[in-house]
Amino acid sequence: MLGDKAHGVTLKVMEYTYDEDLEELCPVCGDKVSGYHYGLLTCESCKGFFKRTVQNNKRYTCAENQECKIDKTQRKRCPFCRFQKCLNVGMRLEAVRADRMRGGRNKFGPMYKRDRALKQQKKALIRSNGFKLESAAAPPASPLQADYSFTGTLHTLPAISKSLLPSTPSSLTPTDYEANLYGPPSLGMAMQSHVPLTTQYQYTAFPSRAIKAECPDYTSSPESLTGYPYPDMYPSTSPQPPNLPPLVLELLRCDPDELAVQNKIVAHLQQEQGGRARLDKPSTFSLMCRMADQTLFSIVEWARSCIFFKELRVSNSKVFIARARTHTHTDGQTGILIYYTHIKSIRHQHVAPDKCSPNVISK
DNA sequence: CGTCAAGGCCAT
DNA sequence: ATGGCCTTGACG
Repeated sequence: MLGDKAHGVTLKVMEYTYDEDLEELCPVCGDKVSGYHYGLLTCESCKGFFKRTVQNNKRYTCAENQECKIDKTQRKRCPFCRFQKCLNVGMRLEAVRADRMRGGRNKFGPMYKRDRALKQQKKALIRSNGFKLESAAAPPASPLQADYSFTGTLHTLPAISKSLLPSTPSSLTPTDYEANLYGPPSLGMAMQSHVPLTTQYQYTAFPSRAIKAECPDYTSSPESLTGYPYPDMYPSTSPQPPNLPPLVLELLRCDPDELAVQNKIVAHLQQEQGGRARLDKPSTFSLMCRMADQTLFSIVEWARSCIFFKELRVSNSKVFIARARTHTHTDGQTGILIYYTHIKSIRHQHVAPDKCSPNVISK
């Protein structure tokens, strides 16, 4: 069970240290990763677990409250919650092959490659600047990777109701995955969907997209994948990273993992659509708004993990979050773009430290 | 031909 | 059922 039952606005974060982050831990259980598996870096055991679950169409039930804590020592205790977490962190059902063909490469290859390159550049940048957390005076427990379990996030964003989550892993057949093999790998592609949403797939919300090309969008810019632009802080042309000031490095370090954020947004959208689709058929505009919602959540998470946010007066922070919530959840379709733009500007101002002021957020 | 992310095998 | 190790095979 997740112990954090606080009603406050605190983000639940993994207790990763900086070095552990460099070593890469499985986002599901925290074990050592063995490579990219089904969409992201995971450990060998979670890879196998995910494969078995999907291939064999396994159904699990949770003996507790469907919010069991999943870590290396307890991951075997509740397969239901483990699989939920697999999905929540962004493991892709579509990457499990219906035909069980071995070897080769799938459409995720370019995504893995790009993610690896981003990680390496980020690492090199930070290392070359001698930015080591353990040597700094500041406490080393700075949150680096958000816990992407929705049970954690729900404390922060209660309007993302748990009812949107599937109550039980069901309707999983290789055929279903196959049908969705070319589903939306990015928000950009998701927005192209003209197909009426159905409830064929519990976990895949954008069924029947018949894109047979080998996923051209993976070569597109990060913006199309995450819904908001990442500042181009890692110029690939210069092998020697620029000598960035510590402030920028701190921001860099707080920058969320792109692939994880992307997978999280997509997974959440898919789950939400899977739950809603049987009730209605959302319009394209509605879909866009929901994607904007998810993007906003990610930006808010980022903003709140940012060092500047922690310096804000509490009242200002609360106002900011309250506004974001209000506009996202009760009036999302009209207010979301305003706040999205607003927060985007905050993000950019943070990246330019000379322009940064805590007042920006509280405006 | 090396890489590496798929699926498979099998001891536990 | 789990998870560590092996085999496969498209891709660069």
